[in-house]
Amino acid sequence: MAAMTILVADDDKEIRDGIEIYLKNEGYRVLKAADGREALDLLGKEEVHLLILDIMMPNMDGITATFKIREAQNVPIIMLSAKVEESDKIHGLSVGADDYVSKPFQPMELMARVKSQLRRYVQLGTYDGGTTLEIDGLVLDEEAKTVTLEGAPVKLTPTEFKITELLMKHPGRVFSINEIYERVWNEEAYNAENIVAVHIRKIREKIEADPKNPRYIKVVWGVGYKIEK
Amino acid sequence: MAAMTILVADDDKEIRDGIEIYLKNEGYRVLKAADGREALDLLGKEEVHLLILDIMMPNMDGITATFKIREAQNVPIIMLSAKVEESDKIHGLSVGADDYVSKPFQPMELMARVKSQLRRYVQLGTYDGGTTLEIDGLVLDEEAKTVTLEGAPVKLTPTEFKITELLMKHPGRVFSINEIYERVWNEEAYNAENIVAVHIRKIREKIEADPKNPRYIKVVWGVGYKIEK
DNA sequence: ACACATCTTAAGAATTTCTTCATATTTTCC
DNA sequence: GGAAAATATGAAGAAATTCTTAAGATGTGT
Repeated sequence: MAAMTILVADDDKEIRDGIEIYLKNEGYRVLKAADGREALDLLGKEEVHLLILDIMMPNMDGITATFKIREAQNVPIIMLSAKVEESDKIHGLSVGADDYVSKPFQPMELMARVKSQLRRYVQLGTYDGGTTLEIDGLVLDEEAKTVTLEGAPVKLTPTEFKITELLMKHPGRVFSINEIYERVWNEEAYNAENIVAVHIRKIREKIEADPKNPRYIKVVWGVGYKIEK
Repeated sequence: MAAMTILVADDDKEIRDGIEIYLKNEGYRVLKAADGREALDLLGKEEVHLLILDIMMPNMDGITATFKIREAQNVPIIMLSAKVEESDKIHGLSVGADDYVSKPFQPMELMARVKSQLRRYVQLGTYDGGTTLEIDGLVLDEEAKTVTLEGAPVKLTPTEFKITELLMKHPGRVFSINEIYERVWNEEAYNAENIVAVHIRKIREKIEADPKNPRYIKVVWGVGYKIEK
């Protein structure tokens, strides 16, 4: 397998360089960033297979960065933090990070976690490029963020777009309301029923000729919503 | 999504039961084992989606168990340990565990990690539960939550679907009424006879041409129900 | 600061599903 | 064949889930 690329983002240069040494030693290619903004920029230009993000960084902290990254990518993220508080761990994990290591850490522990995450990641293959999805006359362009129905443009709000995108990416699969909420909003679902229901209705108003008998977004009673294959 | 099953192995009964309460509260089905050997036995009989293994257990420790499990399965494993030593963490992770929590732990942290691992497991498709089951013209799609009979769609309610799913997942095996109740409702069976019988009847109405002489769901007098292989 | 679009919250209505109970039928065993 | 146990059925009220409407909150750009 070609060398995996790992992006290390930490404002402390010593830590960046230290981690780099260990990673290179394991045969990985390493990119470095001093803050979240830099990390995002690099991520746009290079193919990265795993990120190690410090939580506290100038410009953009690790949690915000994770949030942004998760909007587009599914790459494994390991968070670093000096804080030992549990609340941070939970926050990091629920925001979309895949693992969490608190400073100071044993380099070998970090290496073990990198391997663990990478093993997972590789097994699936890679992520999906932003193409267009089409289902029975409904076309969604992930790059242009547009939707057309039988050729006619449909104007969806960002949230509506994300929900539609999620459902169209997995046609036929049923998503529970909580799952929709967690994957679109990127946070714990709490009392999400109403919120999701309202958005579903708005989407239906826009893409369904007869919202009472929806052609695309169907409800599976007691389970969730889906778009037919 | 059908309830995920989590296997908790710890030699301390209090910890097992404590974790169980939190997990059930989140809607998971919970199996318990007092040592590694028991855990492996259960794993052979039941479908498990995630394991929480204590490192120090009689008969077979968590690390050995992880090693054995990894020979056959790729299910997420979270390790528990009273030791705080880094060496254990590394050992645990490199042996094949997916995450590590040291005792004493905050229950909420453990829950966050369970969710995180499970989300990953499901999302990466490592989880093969999204397939279809078929028995003699009766097809059940676990992802789409649909059932077809000789190609014609059959509309089942959530409870009916879960019962059918359970029986079809283990064709030929007889499930007692109590077992059906406990696995579908995820709670203690108390006076469950009637309720299960009513649902069985409704399912038969929908999938049996002649409910009097059922082709799929057969009763084993005095024992329970099964679907023929 | 203002106008505009979007998101969230709340509450009741509409719908679907679950449970209960009474009664009927079938099977087993003596 | 008859009694006891187990399962099957029908219908109605209870419960849960989703839908709808509308108003208030939040955010964005000018």
